[in-house]
Amino acid sequence: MQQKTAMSDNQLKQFRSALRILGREIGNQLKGETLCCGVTPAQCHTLLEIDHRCCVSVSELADSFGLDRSTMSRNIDGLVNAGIVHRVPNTSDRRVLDIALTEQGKTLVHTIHSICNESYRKLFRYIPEEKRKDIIDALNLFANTFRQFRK
Amino acid sequence: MQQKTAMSDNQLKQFRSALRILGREIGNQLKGETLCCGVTPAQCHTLLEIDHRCCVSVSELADSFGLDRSTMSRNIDGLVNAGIVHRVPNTSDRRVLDIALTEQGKTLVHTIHSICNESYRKLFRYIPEEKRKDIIDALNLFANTFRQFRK
DNA sequence: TATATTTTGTTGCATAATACAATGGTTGTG
DNA sequence: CACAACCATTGTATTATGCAACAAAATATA
Repeated sequence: MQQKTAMSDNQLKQFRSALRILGREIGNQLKGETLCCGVTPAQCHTLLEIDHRCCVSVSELADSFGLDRSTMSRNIDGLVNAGIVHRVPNTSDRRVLDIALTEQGKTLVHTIHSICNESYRKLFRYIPEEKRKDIIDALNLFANTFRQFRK
Repeated sequence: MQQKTAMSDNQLKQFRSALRILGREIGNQLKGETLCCGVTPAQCHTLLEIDHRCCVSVSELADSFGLDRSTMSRNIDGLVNAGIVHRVPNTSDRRVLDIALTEQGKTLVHTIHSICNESYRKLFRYIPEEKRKDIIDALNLFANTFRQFRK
């Protein structure tokens, strides 16, 4: 007899509380790690996404962050001025500017990944080894479901 | 033979990517749900924390968010002006102002909880029932470890 | 084909959120 | 008591953001 169990209000409330804590901590962590790399949090966020998908347009970036195009355009301005990315006119659609990492940008991304990986590696030491995979799997599933859900 | 397994760079990188997605989505969700309630995201965040712990000082709130006291003071200004919370002089230490919900504030918090619960209830429908508890447990553990870690 | 609509990226303007520094009370300690 | 530490607020500057208006390019439509 399979039951269509809905989540209870208390369950959800408690879960949302944990989610807010997590959201804050993720942001604070990124802020702490990136300020020392000379980029602002928003720039770093953008930068890592540019690295993840290579050669994306401004609109695509804005969409994947749920931000306005103008905001993303300005975030990219900062990265261009810092010599970290450049705008490459797209040959098949001349309205589009693809954003790509410069050599300096690639180096910076590498540094950021190293620093952040180390930070999270330390964090995971506080988590029992047998639970690590559970956390990774659960978080992946939830993040992806969330992303799909918002579309 | 127990092994001291460290997380690999690839594992961490992939995990951090999911974490960034999650962080964004949490923020966007809160933004969407709260703007319609007449409070800004930061105000809502603050408000829910005031509800969670009742009668907290400005400094305590600032600490638990990792924000400057001045920032928190201004966030509270907004809530006070909207008649949602009020500042109550602490009798045992006259430097301190405790922040408490007004009646209107209690009603608003209730509304916000209802709206957000409903939203996450819908989200959980996309997650297989047998995995829901795993997600809740994993997220709780991770969020709490994170919070401890940052102190 | 010519015109209208949509799309892409940018800039002007306004607002929210934030930090740091300085300030005015208040408390606690030597 | 005097001085350091603490609490909250205000002044000032910066970052991040959205909306509206725009120009150029692509697409749709008549």
